[in-house]
Amino acid sequence: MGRISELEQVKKCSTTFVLAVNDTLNVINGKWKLPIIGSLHFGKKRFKELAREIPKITPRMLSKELKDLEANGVVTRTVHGTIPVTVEYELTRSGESFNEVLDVMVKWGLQHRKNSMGKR
Amino acid sequence: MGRISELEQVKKCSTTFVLAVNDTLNVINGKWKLPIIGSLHFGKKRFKELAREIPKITPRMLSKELKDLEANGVVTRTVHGTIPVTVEYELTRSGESFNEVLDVMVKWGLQHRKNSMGKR
DNA sequence: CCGTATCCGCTTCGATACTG
DNA sequence: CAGTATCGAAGCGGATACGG
Repeated sequence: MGRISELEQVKKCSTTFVLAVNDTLNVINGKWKLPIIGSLHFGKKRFKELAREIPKITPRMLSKELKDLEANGVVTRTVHGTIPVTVEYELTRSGESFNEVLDVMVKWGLQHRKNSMGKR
Repeated sequence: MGRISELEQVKKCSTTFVLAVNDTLNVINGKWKLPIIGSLHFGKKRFKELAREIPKITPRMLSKELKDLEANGVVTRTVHGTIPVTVEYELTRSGESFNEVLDVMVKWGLQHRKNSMGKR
């Protein structure tokens, strides 16, 4: 394999990785996405249920964040009856597997606290 | 173990985890922290070197983000000579181990793209 | 070389009130 | 019930210029 194609390989790899990380960051972005995902991890929820379970969130924010998450393929939105309307939100498979990311974040955070013991 | 202490256990656990996740999020926050960490992963760097390697970053932002990272115990800052002043930034042990988090983020992002194939 | 200071636009988010 | 509309405060981040 020549030098140029090695470089091309590296470049391709880098941009792919950057894109992948960005996808992950998009799921994390904003104040409320993690709480929402956490809440949905216990099963599908209605709009109002989420609003009740997540302290201090306003309908405006809940609506916006749910739209983002849906656009990012992390939750699905299904409309049910008509009187009155009920809507259910549920994690996709990707959404469910997101706890793997969270686990590692928790793990790093805990280890980091140990490392920083007594240093500040 | 009674019900109340179980609840207390869960609560304690939750808040600890939330704190740990927040620590991790603080390392990710802002436009430039990940690029900086990525750059420092190849070894210690001077201020100007970082500025050169990270496209489009301004001194203001580089300075601010480095301060944040230092305050969070992810990088160390050491001042050297005097004529002219040189400053070196280096990852702490926590900073080095942060690639474990990044790896999982890449992994989830890639898997997520596979899952979303043809669905949008 | 290594930053800091100032100004300023843009986005984010909360509060509140309102619609289908 | 499930959202939307509007307003305003706060803060992030860019551009530029200057200080130790």
